[in-house]
Amino acid sequence: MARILITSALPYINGIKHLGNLVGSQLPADLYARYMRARGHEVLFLCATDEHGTPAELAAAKTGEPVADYCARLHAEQSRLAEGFRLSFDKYGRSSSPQNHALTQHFAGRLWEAGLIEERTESQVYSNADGRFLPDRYIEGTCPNCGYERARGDQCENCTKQLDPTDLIDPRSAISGSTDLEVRETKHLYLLQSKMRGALNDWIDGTTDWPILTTSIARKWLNDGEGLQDRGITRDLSWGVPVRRGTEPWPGMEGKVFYVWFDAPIEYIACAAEWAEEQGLPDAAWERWWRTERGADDVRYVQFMGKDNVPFHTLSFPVTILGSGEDWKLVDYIKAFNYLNYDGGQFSTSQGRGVFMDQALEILPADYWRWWLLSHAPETGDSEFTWENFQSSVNKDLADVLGNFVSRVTKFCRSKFGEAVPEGEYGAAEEALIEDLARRLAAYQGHLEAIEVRKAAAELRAIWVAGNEYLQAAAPWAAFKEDPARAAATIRLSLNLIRFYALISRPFVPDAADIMLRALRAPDAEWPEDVSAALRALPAGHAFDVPDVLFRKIADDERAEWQQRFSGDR
RNA sequence: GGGCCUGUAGCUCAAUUGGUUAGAGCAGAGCGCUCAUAACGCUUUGGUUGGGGGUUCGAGUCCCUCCGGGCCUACCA
Repeated sequence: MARILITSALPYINGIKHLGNLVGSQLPADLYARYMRARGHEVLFLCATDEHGTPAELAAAKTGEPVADYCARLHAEQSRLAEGFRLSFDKYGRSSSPQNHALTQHFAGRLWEAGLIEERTESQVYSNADGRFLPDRYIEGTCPNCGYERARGDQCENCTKQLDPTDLIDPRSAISGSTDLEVRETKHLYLLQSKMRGALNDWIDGTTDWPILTTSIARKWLNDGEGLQDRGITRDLSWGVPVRRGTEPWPGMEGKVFYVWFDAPIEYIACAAEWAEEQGLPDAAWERWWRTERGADDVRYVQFMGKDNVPFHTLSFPVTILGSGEDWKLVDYIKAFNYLNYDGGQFSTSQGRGVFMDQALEILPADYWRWWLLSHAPETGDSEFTWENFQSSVNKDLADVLGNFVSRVTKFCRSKFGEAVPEGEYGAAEEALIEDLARRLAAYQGHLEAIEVRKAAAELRAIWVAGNEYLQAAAPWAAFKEDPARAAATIRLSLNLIRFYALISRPFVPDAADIMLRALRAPDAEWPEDVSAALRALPAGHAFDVPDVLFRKIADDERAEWQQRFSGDR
């Protein structure tokens, strides 16, 4: 039995996430966590809301709430939706937790002692009307290059030229529109990532099986231009982790907080501490996952994220971990995903374009979305959600291939043999099927272990299809007339097959799997290590219930209505 | 501008890393079955692998070039 630490990228707090966010990290991470648990491994699966930064402050200001209240409310909302999608986190934490405050300050202190943090004084734009420093992209003005009037301080969207905020003509605050701006000096801490460049390079070069998407992004940042740049890790904000050196004050940094990208990955660790506290466990319980000298050397740590998060997970966070000089666990495998597009364009939070997590669950149960999203996960390139594709996948894969199999078998049995598993000896057809399933199961397991999500889904579907092929060839409805014993054997195997399907499908469609197991009155849910034994688990005479329709079909007019409803302006 | 990824059947995707005749699912066509959610099974149509050039005994795969799509480019997270 192995120990596997799994983290999903932290969703940002300012609103409800769309299906693209979901499929980019949390959902595949859940698939992997569920599978690994099912195989008997010890899993700690963590996620949390990422709550600091300017956007959170602005979102709170917009609703008129104190930012702490706003974050608490949205954390509760995201938690509820995570449960709705059956995301099986051991802990869904918060980057604003006391544990993360302490740990973030601890790392900063260690990095300072190691000479990896430097104080730098720089000039930034301050807005008197807003009473705050403005990040570059929150300053708007006329582009000196092309004359576009709504250019942002970091880049002009019109001519794509990169800008400095002081380049802008007639600059104004993007928050209030105020032109009462001034350039002020302010002191910030920089993480000297450049000093760790060699170590990071070696580390990345030492990985052999990481996705190209992950390593190519890391290499680009390591080698682009003058190489890896140092990064400012503090901000002039009120909401965040106050800057301290461990437990000591940091002279000259009063009133400043750590940059959200410094404290967010540290929350992966702090979240484990939150988990331990919630479980009433001592610190040793989480440290054995994170401190290599306390057991974490045996842990395999896998991170899931969208491609936009890769630089922070391959570079900044490892600098924090390695630079601390302490024995923290470093990630073993990074699975990165591309983007999911929506019906010919991008999902857009601001325009309300696409389907958001809350809306998805209002329309259909979690399993429908889980299946479609996972079987179309954007692994090799960006992928696209269309309603036609969603409808056809759900109707065909879930309703026809899997759901209908359960119906036809249980209903046939009820009408011919009653609601209990019939007697019957397995013959050549059954043995051939078992052999085929064993081969396919091995392939399915291989794909899941390699986190090849789409390939795993395709193989699972093929396993469902194999049941229909077998049943069609065995034709118990015909055999029943001349050779009822043969028909009984076919049905006995088919009922066992439903149980088998429930067990192996559970990581993808947990609710349907539970319904199937409940209907079969088969509460034990051990992974079918031995296919032949698994298909004999339900003995003759074992009573079962005919379940309701497992998956309903999506009708054309519904699909058309949803297509219209989610086209924009939520 | 620079870098990376990508382009394969009407649609969504594969192709053991250069090796027989490029494969699946959906959609389409035909046949079978009647247990089942008008479900299932079998057979089948469909491709100059974006265009052009090159390397090689052999290219979807490697190189060059052009065209299209996407992402990143470090103070949004």
